[in-house]
Order: sequence, then structure tokens, then C-alpha cells
Amino acid sequence: MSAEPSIARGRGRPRSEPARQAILAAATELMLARGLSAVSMDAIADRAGVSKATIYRWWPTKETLALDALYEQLTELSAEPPDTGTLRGDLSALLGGWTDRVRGRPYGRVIGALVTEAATDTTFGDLYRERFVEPRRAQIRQVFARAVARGEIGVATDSEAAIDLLYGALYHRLLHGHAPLTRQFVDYVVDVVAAGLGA
Amino acid sequence: MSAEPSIARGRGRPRSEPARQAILAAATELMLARGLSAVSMDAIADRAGVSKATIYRWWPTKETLALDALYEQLTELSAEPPDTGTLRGDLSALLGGWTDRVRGRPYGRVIGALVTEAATDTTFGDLYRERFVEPRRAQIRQVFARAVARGEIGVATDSEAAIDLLYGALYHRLLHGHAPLTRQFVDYVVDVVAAGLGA
Amino acid sequence: MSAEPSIARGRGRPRSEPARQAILAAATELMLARGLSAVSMDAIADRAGVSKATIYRWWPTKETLALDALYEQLTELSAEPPDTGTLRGDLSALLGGWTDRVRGRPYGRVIGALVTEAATDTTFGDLYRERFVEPRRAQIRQVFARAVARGEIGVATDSEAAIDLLYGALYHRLLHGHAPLTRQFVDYVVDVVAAGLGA
Amino acid sequence: MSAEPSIARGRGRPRSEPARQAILAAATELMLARGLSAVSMDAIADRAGVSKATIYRWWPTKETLALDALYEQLTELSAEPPDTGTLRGDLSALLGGWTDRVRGRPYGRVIGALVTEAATDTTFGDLYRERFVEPRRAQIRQVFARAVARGEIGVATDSEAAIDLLYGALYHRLLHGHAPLTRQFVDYVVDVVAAGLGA
DNA sequence: GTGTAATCGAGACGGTACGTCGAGTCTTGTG
DNA sequence: CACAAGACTCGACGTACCGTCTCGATTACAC
Repeated sequence: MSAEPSIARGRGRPRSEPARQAILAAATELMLARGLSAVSMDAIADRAGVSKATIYRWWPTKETLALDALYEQLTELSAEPPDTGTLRGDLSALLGGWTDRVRGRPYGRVIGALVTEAATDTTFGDLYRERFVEPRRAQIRQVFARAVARGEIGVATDSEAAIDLLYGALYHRLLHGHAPLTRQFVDYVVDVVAAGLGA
Repeated sequence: MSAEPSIARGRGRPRSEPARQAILAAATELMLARGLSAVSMDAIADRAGVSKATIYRWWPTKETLALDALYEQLTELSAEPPDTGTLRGDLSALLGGWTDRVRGRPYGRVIGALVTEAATDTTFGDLYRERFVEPRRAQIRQVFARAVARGEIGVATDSEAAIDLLYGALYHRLLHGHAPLTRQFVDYVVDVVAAGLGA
Repeated sequence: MSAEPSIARGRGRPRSEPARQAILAAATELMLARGLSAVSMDAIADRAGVSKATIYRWWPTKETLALDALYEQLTELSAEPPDTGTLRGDLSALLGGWTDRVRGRPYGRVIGALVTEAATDTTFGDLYRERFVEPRRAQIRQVFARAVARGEIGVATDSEAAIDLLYGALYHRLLHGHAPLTRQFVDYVVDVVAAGLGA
Repeated sequence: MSAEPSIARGRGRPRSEPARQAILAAATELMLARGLSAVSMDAIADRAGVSKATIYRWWPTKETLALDALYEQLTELSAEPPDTGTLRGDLSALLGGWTDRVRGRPYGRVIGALVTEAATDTTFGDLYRERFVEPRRAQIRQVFARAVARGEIGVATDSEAAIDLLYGALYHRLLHGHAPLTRQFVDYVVDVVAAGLGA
């Protein structure tokens, strides 16, 4: 994880928490307003009232900073997936929540930039998947496991492919923007996939 | 479309076809090797043995050039979708073909960059959708229409959402790269979606 | 010599002469006003209405640029030392002329900076001596040679040491600024050295 | 004078003498090895095993620190100029001693940097002249006064100009480095100037 | 043939942002 | 208090691309 608070507490001036928050806030605003590639580190430093060196001290690249900035915006509080009793209910709750968080502002192009960077820079890719992708996939995996236990779907279900179907559809609308990412769409997706899996 | 052949035929030195091809080839190679953002116009000009001005005379931006370069690589010859007699067969043929073309080399990060750019620059977005997205969605729409006519799926089927399910899953693996984009995966996706739609 | 006009004339956009002159003028003004170390390349570029890259294209360092800028200001037109018929007259004419050129504006600290840099960077040192030092020493050598031929001073005169006496005294006042560098001082120096050499 | 020992003795931790010496030693070594402008305060602090704040507590600028560092290296013990009985003897002793101290290591470029700084920053200039220049000029003045009293040279001798001739020649070789600063050169300079003044 | 006109290469141009470094200052905990 | 550690602001560094602009040199069609 990037931008850890100083581990070796004690000697030296401690890291400025106000600066950290100003940087993340400035990065968030500019990224959402103009898209990641159109935002310069100079502009972020300027808006945060902070020197560029302070940014580079804690985040090696603009993408890493964007990752942290998004993280604070998009991460839900509860890590535990809800248990509604049905596969459809669980999926709808999880994916609907994500959709609600992601839909309000133009996150699509920022996430697109991060996905693209993750595909180019292996180190960043690992970080991105560990922080953004895996936690959410793990939740869905758990939901599928419960559905299998309940007998809703077969034991042979390919969870990974099914997750790609679910999140793939949502990401497709998020990134391409050719059609709105509504809760109604989420439920349709959940219905088709659940039905397709036998539930 | 960009890079139209000289319309005002007649006076003046005609456009150099070798230069055009060298530019597209250089762009393709560099993009695939390093990712779009890591390729400079200078580098493309250099490798193509061409001056930067010649590139800018015909393509307004790097992304437009990338679009043309990809187009030559990824576009199938036949525009007509195959008719295998079943929804599953038609979808498998269409999506499998696209998968085969896209799988061999690292197209994911280049396409990701274009998708992200399309989400920021409206003009480019229109061009991108017109050239890359719509033709393929139209094919699937036609396939769904045939399936409805055959009675395989209901009249109320939401084709647009279904298309997002299909291409969304494929794009998800293409862009994220967390799992391989195999023909087997394509068929699983087709199976689940077709089953989910009632076929 | 730095900043030669493009040798390989022909292909490509030719170097901008207005830009070159604006850069030298801006460098001159700023250097004299604030001292070399207090002038940034950014400031020079700004005042010249030129991009930094254009400066770096032609001058590798600020010092090299300063050298060229000073050269245009301080170089006399005639390379030939005057022949007044006496050692004192020749020396007074040469050194007095240099003094007049150097005295009007605060050249001292700029020349000091170049001398210091010349002592640190061998490459620059060679350039500095070739362009600034040797031509003037050569003139004095010639004057001494004439004085020897006239019988004013002995054949055994150590010209190099004598030149150091003359220019050393002038540079001392120029760089230290503890006392004014007047024509009267020049003539006193010439008198003492000429007398000391036997003339 | 800079770096006064703590005046307000009593309260608080006393100034660390080891730290002061480590700083001066580190500054001396680095300055001589790389030239003043190429040495950073961070580097000095690092090599001295001291924090930057400690340096800035006692020296306001790098130049002031350099001045103190040089002072310890170059200052002779006896302030009283030797009395050899002749002008030539006195000058040779004084200037030869200075030459010997200055010649061993690359002091030229450091002194050049200080001279240049003195010409730009008035405050530093006063300090520099008071500590480095005036004591030595005063010695020579005294020597000239004795020579006048002895009748070796005329009462009208312009001591200030004569001092510039002597030290100017030495500084010229020290700073420019175009020829070695040997004792032989010193004696030649002394001979010519003494002869030129009538001795 | 002889214009006329648009192309081509080469490469310099004004800009903007990059990521780094040095200067001084400030804020901790420790001696 | 002084000190080490080290984070902070500020501003300059030299480089890399951007997209534009001159050049001289080609290459076609129209007359």
C-alpha cells in the first residue's frame, strides 16, 4: 500500500496529515473534473497548497496517487457481504451498492486510466488488483459459495467467469458510457446471470 | 473517418501511400510494444522514417492515429454475421472470432487507452464508437433478432443489456488481464447468457 | 566556440537569428543587473520571449551563454594592437581601452563567476581562456616584443609574468571592487611595470 | 565575525564544540574537492554527521561558513610582518608565506567564489574584506611605510595601487590557473614592483 | 515544357509538464 | 536550550513531448 504513515515513529518532524488530505482532495477534484491524463502534478500541488516534492515523497506516480484518492471515495465501510437469503438478493445488494457509489460522478474515465496503467506497469497492476479488484471479487465469491451451499446453483459453477460476467457488464457501461449505469440495469444483469447459472 | 485520401484530386503532389503505411505500421508496433501513452509522435515519425508534420497532416491526434492503426489489424473482412441456426452458435462464432483476433498481442492496454480517451474527448468518442463499437454491437443485435424470430428467446429481451453482458465479460478480461481470454471462456459466457435469456 | 550557426545548411528550418539575439540581450541585462548566479535560465527565456529548450539547444550551460553574451559586449573590433612608438603608450592604449569597456557596468561579478567556473570545469576553462584571455595576452606579448626590438626593455624580460602584473592589477580592482578602476590607475600600473622592467 | 561561541552562557545545553569542528572540517574537504557551488549544505551536514539546522543556527549562508572554514586553514599565526631590512625582503617574506599556504590545495576556485559573492552581497562583502583582505593589505602598507622611512622608495608612492599590483598578480595566477603560482614568480613580481617604485 | 500547387524530409520553434535537487525553515522527540 | 532527524515550501534544474512553423526539394496535373 502506498503512502503509509511513517512507521519509524519518533525522531524527525512527523508527516503532515493536513497536507496528505489536501493532496488527496485536490487530486480527486481535478481527476474527476478533467480526467487523469489532463491533470498535472503541478496542478494538484497548486490546488492543494503543497509543494510538488511533498507529493513525490509519498506517491511515486500520479496513478498511485489517484488510486489512493479513489480508494477513500469508493471504499465501502463494511467488508462483509450482506446475506439476504438469495443469490439474486446478495448480488443485487453488493453490485447495487458499488453502482451507487460509482455513478454519481465521472469515475469511469479515471478508473479506465488506472486499468490501462495496470495493464502496462506490472508493479502498479499488482497494487491496483490487490486494493481495488480482489476485495470485491472475494465478496462475490463468498456470495456464490453461500448459493452453492443453499443449493441454488450447481457445485460446478465457474465463479471466476461468473464474476467477470457481472462486473464486466457493469464496467462496460462505466467505461464506455454508451448507456447509463442504472440500478435497473444491475438487476437485469443479476437476473440473467443468476438464471443462466440455474438459480 | 480520419486519413481520408485527398479529396481535392488534381493539383499538387499526391499523398504518399508508402508514408501512410509506414506510419500505421510504426504506430502499431510501438503501441503494442510499449502502450499508447509511452509512445511519442516523435518516436513514430522516427521509426516510420517520416517527418512529424506528415503525421499531423493526416491525423489530428495520437489517438486518432492509433484508432486507424488498430482498425487495420482488428477488422474482420465479412461484415455479415454468420448464421449457424442457433443463438449459441451465432454468438460463439462472432465473439470467438473477435477474441481470436484480439488475443494474440497486447491489444488490451491500447484499447483501454482509447476507451479512456473516448470518455474524455467527445469528438474522439463519437469516432471511436462509430468505428469500433457500433458495427460489432449491430452484428449481435442482428443475431438476437434472428433468435427472437426463431422463438429461441423472448420478444421482451433487452438486447442492449445482453450485449453489455457479452462484450462486457470479454472486455473485462481483455483490459484487466487477471485471467486469460480463451475460447473456452467465450463459450461459457455465451452459455450462461443464452441460458439466462431463456434459450 | 558555442552557438555556431548551423553548419549543414539546407534541410530543416533554419535557426532563428532574432531568437539568438534576444537570448544574448536578455542574458546580458539580467547578468549585469543581478549577477550570474542569481539569474535563472527560466528568467532569461522569459525575458527573451523564448522557450528554455531553444536556449539549451545552442548553449549547454548558463556559463557558456554568459560567455557569448559578454563576448559581444566586450570585444573590441580591431584585433591589431596600436603602435604608439613606446611601451608605455602601447600598454596604456590597450589596457585603457579594455578598462573603458569594462568599467561602465558591473561586469566584475559576472567575470568573477566565469573565472571561478573556469577553475572548476576544465572544458569551460579551455573555452574561456581561448576566447577571453589568450587574445588579450597575445596583444600584450606583441607589444612587449616590439619594446624588446626597440631596445626599451631587455631580451630576458619574462613577458608572461609581466602580463600577469598588468592584467592582475586590473582584474584585482575589477573583481574585488575595493577601489575604482580608473584610467589614472591604469597609467600608474603601466608606469610602475614599465619602469620595473627597465624602460 | 560569524559562529561566535554562545554569549548567553548559563541556561540550556551549551554549544557542541565537536559539532562545530566537524562542520568546518567537512566544509573544507568538500569545498576543496568539488568547488563551493557544487557543495550542498545537505552534503556538509551529512559528512559532518550533523543536522542542517545546526549549521544554519551558527552560519547564515554557505559562503559565511566557507569563509570560516578557509580562515582556519589560511591564517598565519603572527600578525606582525617580518622586518628583513629591505622592501624586497619584507615583501618576499609576506607574499611568499601567503603563496605557500595557498598553493598546496585548490583554494583558487573557492576564493574566486567568495570574491564573486562579495561583489554581489554587500553584507558578505564587508565581512570578507574585513577578515581576509584588510589584514593582509595592512601588513603590506606597514612594509611600504618602513621602506619610505628607510628612504628606499619615495614619499609619494601610491601604496594602494602598489598593493593591487602585488596581490593582483598573485590572485591572477591563483584564480585563473593559467600558470603556476611559484615562489620564483613571487620574487619576480616583487622585483619588478620594487624596481618600478624606485627601490 | 513550364508553371502551379500540394506533398515530403528535416529540424527549429514556443510551450507545458516532468521528476529531482538544493535552499532554508519548521516540528517533532531526546539529551 | 542544543541537537538529530526529517518533513515542509519554494524555485530552479535540464529533459521530453507537444503541435506548429519554416525551409529546400519533389512530384504530380494543368496549361
